[in-house]
Formats: sequence, structure tokens, C-alpha cells
Amino acid sequence: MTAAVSNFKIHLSDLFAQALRAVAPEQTATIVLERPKQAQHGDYACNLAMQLAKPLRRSPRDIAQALMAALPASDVVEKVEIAGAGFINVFLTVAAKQGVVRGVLQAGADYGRIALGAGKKVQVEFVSANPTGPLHVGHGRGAAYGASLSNVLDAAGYKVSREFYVNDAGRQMDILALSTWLRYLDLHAIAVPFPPNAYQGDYVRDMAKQISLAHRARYVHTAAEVLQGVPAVEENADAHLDALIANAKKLLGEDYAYVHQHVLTEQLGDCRNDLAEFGVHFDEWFSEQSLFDNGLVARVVEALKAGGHLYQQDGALWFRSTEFGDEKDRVVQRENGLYTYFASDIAYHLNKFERGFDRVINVWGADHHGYIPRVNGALKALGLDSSKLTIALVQFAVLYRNGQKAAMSTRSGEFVTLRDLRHEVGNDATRFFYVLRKSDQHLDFDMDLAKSQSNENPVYYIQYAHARVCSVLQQWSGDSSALRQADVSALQSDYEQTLLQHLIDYPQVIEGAAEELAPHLIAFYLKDLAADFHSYYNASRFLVEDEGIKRARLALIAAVAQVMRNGLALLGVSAPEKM
RNA sequence: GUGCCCGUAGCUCAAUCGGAUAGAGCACCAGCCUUCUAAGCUGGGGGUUACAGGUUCGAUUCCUGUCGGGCACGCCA
Repeated sequence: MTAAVSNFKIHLSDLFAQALRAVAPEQTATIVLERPKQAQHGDYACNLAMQLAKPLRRSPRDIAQALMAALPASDVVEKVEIAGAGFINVFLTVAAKQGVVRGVLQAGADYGRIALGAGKKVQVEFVSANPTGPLHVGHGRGAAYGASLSNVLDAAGYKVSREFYVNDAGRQMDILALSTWLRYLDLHAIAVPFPPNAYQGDYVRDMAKQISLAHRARYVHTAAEVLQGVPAVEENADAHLDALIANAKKLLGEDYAYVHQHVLTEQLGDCRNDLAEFGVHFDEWFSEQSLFDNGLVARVVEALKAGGHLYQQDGALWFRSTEFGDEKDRVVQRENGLYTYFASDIAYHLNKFERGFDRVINVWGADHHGYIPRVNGALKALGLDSSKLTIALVQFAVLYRNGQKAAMSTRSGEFVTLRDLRHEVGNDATRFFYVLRKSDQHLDFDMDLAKSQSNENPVYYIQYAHARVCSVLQQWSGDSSALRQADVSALQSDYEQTLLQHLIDYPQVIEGAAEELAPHLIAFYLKDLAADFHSYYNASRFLVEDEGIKRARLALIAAVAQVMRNGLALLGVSAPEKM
């Protein structure tokens, strides 16, 4: 079992460990305490007796009986029962559970922060979209997941660095630069057919207009020059594009770098603004080009060569990734002398490891899963500890509009952008919807549902609960900070017990979400907490005559609101005081 | 064809790294507002967990096979 965080869990584990030593000193079973689904099974259940049944050759209930007798007394334990096949169910005293209210109110925004990470440095790299156009809804999920995951890890006590890998070195950027230039030529009445595999979006025309406005006819060349030696599109679309790029570089000379830089800066800036509006921020924007500029790509290839992991074939340089479990070997340097994306990616990962992170997490689209073995292989070949690297795969979000799949293709220009989605659905609902599924599950994002009726959005359900608490506290108009010292011994009802236990669970939810890299657990927890609060709200009154009861209940719901704020903050969702 | 992921209520999804009677929302039916927000609550019907075996005290969970769906299999990035 991993390090327990809850005081109750640690305490009870310790008690059971003592009982185990007394009953069966030679046994070393792990002590598992879980929260039963049903309240009648107590607050915590231990299956130790069933684990021991086989090695001890005794019936589970006998062993449970012995363990129970050997269990040291504790002032937080109300009673212990044996149930079912041999479960040992522990019931905590009400007083012990009530203590959580004060704990939450005193810790405030820090309630739920745990020491699991022990200050270890972890890097989370996510989004890392090619800066060749607006982010689309698929990127949005990676952004929401990566940002929420980073927040969760931060709350779990890790020192988190959020990073965006900028693919500014590849062919795609050249295609974007070319696309922009061709649109620019079009503005200057130079008739060159626009290739079908170039970037079609309107944003390309916009950039062309900017350049034209700023530099007039400086980059104009004749159609004959542009098309000189270019093979027909119908023959080979890729060769057609590459030849156009080559001509662009030749004709523009040093100006090509300007166009290239301009479109990169524009798109990256747009991407950064888009993400910032979405509440997604990065500590580092890491340039792929820098890996070439400082020679790290060349160095890493040399290192692999020196280690005997490379070989020459068909004029290209191959990495023997099959030795590390990959399906086939991979090219790191092409016949034309250019390094592959894989080569710069190895260099990038080496760089990550050299920066001294204890753990590196890559958030990738699930379509990249075939890429994992070669990256791990390369790390091993370089003598690095590949277990420090975790790839978190995020399945694509499929957008549905009018009950039909919305086509998404960056080049065709017929896609729905993340920005469109945010504006139509709202940032809160968008962030929440994205992390409402396990990340490796397909996500059907039904826009019509998300934007049509706000009351169908689960995020409003949680926010509404928070707003209700705020409303009650406002009408009470007392000193909220005084609730920290409130006597909460009046909290005895089933509704109140349920809420207390929920609040106690919160740090463990953080722990689980951090360990499993699963921020969706926070979303589900908050839905459950909100549901229990709404039931409580409908069944109880808070602003009652009895001062003691009133203060106890207000303290409880103030604690509930605090945990909601904390949880929603991790997901990047606001907690409005009024709705 | 090979590899990875997935298959749970009519729909969208849960189920505490093997636990007790598989749970929510939506939809459907019936109720609850002259007192703190009805974007809420209460109750009801809904299941051979795709299928067939196996492992053990115990399987939605682990293993094998079949069927069905998604993704990936470039000297692209």
C-alpha cells in the first residue's frame, strides 16, 4: 500500500498492524483499509482476515475474531464489527469525525494539500501542438487534462513545471510559411494555384494581409519563378509542396527567415493567448529549434553511435530500437542528411533528464501510442532511467454537432477551434467536460447538449451548491472566520455524518488523483459532494433559532464550500458566490 | 495482417490498483416552493457487466479465446 495520508487511515493501519503482530507474528500481509460503499459497513473496512485465511489455514471469521480481540483501544473508534465473509468494519466516533470541520476551516485553501510528492520535481509537458494554426477541440482536452493534472500534482506536494514543446523546426512550419507567402502573392495578383495540402484556413490569409500591409511588394515574385521546376500536384503532392518550399527559400533568400519567424510568432502568440484565456499557463515554452542550434541533436546521435546503437542502411542512419522492444528500427538521420523528428525528440528527452526532474510526464494524444517504445528505447540506450518517464495518453475528443460528428482537419480549415468551443460553451463548462472522463476514454463532446441547457451541465450543479452556501452565509451576516472555533458537536444527523466523512475523504481523493494521474476523480468527488449537500440543504434549515445548532451547521456548510472551492480550483473552474 | 486501448441500464458514464446488494446523470412515471437560490430535492421502473472458459474465499476488475468498436503501424511532424 502507498503512504496513507489521512490521519484516520494511518492511525487505523497502525492499530491493525499491532493486532497482526499479536495474532500472527510471522505474517507480513499488507494492511488495506478501504471506505465501504454502504454506511452500515462502517467508516473503514479491513480485509486482513480474508488475506490471512489461506496461509493460516483458518476460517476468515475466526481470524477476524482474533484480530478484533487484539486490536488496541483507540478514542476515535466507536466500535468494530465482523461482517460478511470476514470483513472487519470500523466505526469512528462522531466526535472524531466532527473534527474535520475545524480542520477544513483553519486550513482554508490549503485543505487537501498533502505531502505525497515530498517536494520532488516533476515536469508535465502537454499540448505541444504545432504552431501552424488555431488550437482545435482535440488540443483542448490535452490542455484541460494537463493543466488539471499539474494542479493536482502541485496539491499533492510535487514541485511542478508545466512545459509546452514548440515544434518550430519542422516541415510543417515551412508549409505554413509557404502557405502564407502564396496567399500574399495572391493579394498581389500573382496566380499560383494554392496546393490542396497547404494550410487552407482564413488565418493564413490574415497573416498574408499583415505582411502585405507592412512590407508592400517586397516579397513578390513571378508565377513562373515560383513554379519553376515544380512537379505537378497530381503526380506527387508532397514533392510539389517541397519544391515550392525550396523555391520560396531560394527566391526570398534571407527574407524567408522573416516570413517563417513571423508566422511562428503569430501562431504561437495566438496559441498562448488562447490557452491563457482557458486558464492554462506554462512555466516553459521549449523550442525544438534550440536543440539544433546548440548542437544537442548532433551530440545525442553521436552518443548513440558511440554506444553501438546505430547502423547505416540505404544511406540513412538507423536506431536499433528493436533491441528495446520496438517493432522495427527507426531512422534518426535521413538519406538527405536531415535529422528526423525522432532524433530531435531524443535530444529533447535527454535535455529533460539533464534538467534534473525526478519525474517527467508527457501528455500525448492516444494516436502517438506507437511512439512510446522507441522513446523509452532511446532513453535506455543513453543509459537513462526510463522509469522516470511516464506517458499519459489522452484519447481524442470527438465533437458532435447537430447529432453528427463535426469534421476536424486543420488543413481543410473546416474545424471547430478551441476558442469557438470556449465562447459557445463557456470556459467553466469546457474545462469541466474535458476532465469528466478518464483520460484514456474516448470523449464524445456534444456541443448541443453542452450549450443548449445550462442545467444539464454537471458543472452548474456543483457551482450551484457553492453559491447556495454563500447565499446562506451572506444572509446570516455573521463573522465567518468565527466559525472556525464553532462547537460542532450538534452535527449528528445522517446527512451531517455523510458530509463529514466526505470532507475527511478529500485529501485521499487528491492522493488517488495524483497517483493515478487522474484529475477526473476530483470531478466525480465534487459531484458526489454537491449531491450530498443538496440533499442536506433540502432536508435542513440553517438559520435557526438555536444559536449552537445554527453555528454548527453553518460551520459544516462553510467547510463544504471551502472544499468545493479547492477542488474546482484544481480543475480550473470558477466557484461563483451568486448564480 | 500485427500492436495498444475499449465493450457496464434506452443514452452518456462511475464502481476506492480483486471486495459485501454493480451506482449516478439524462430520458420516462409520481410527488415537494407564502420561510435560507426549484440550475434543487424525494420516490419508482429499468442489468446474464459483449460472449465462452480459467485463476480463488470472492472477478466489472486478473489470464486465454471469440465477436464488436477506436487508434497506430513513414527516411511525416
